[in-house]
Amino acid sequence: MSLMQIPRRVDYGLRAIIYLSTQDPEKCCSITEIAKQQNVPKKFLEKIIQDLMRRGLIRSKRGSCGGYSLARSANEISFYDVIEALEGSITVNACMDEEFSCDQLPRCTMVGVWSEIQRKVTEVFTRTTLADLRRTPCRDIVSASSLSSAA
Amino acid sequence: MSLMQIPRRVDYGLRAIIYLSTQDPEKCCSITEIAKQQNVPKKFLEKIIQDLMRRGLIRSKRGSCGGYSLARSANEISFYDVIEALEGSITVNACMDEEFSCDQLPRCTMVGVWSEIQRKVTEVFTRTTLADLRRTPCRDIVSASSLSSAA
DNA sequence: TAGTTATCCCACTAAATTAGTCTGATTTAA
DNA sequence: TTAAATCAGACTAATTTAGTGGGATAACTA
Repeated sequence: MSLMQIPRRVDYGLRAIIYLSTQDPEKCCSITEIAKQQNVPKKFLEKIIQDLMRRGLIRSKRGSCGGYSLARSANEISFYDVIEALEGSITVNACMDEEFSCDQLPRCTMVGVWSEIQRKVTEVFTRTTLADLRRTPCRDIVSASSLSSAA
Repeated sequence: MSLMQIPRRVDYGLRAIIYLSTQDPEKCCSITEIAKQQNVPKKFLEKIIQDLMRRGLIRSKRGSCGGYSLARSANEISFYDVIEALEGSITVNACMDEEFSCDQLPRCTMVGVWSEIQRKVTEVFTRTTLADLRRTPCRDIVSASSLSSAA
């Protein structure tokens, strides 16, 4: 009963990297710290952060007093970077995927709609960086629950 | 490896109702006919169409020579109507849902991004009707596979 | 009124995805 | 050398999605 929802993995990953963006860039934050602060299962977060590491968004320091910090500055990391690192590309409908492409093409009339959606979503995610969030903590919080009824 | 994808249910439902919109409004199309034409599992489609019925988007005629037709004209049925009938409201992140609302509010900095996405997606879906599809069979088919790499 | 073709209804199974855990090795500061 | 951390990968559990099966009901036709 809720469509097009991003997986929890992505939510957790974003929370974590946003948390890091609010800390001193030199400071290393441990999994334990991030998990506690952001209220996320520790071992699950560990795996998520590994994916962000492999994509070069986060860097780590091992051993005692180790932890994680951003690999580049907050205005150089977009939502899209994080989402794509964790889940791959955005594909509104399976037929938009190169590999599977729609069995109804070229007859399928929906593809224009899917591509329009995909373009808009991708635009917002690539435009929004972690730095933007620091400037505007709560863009328009009121509209959150009233959106479904909006035209 | 594909984010924010609409479920197959919705794709099937849209295909079916779009198919109906291309037929004579007086004609009744059977499940068998629609399933065959649109290449969708018959029994599965049956259930999907029932949901569209309950929401008043489609009407049926029982018995021999029975079948389905649109309950109102094609320009009065939007993508949003169909999607919402099948899956409920669009909720990009769980925290956007009224019932569950984010445990991090008002601190959560992401809610503005989610609401922006949700607003844009909802706008396209409510604006697009079945009649629009008939006019423009393939809006911009070329961009379908090149989108993921677009900025 | 019998037979055929269809919708209607609900329970059920199977497959796939998502979420989360467990175990243990490796690295490093104190 | 010990404690605190990352790193790696297999594993399990829960949830969601996709799809089936069987049978009642309705309407048209002969």
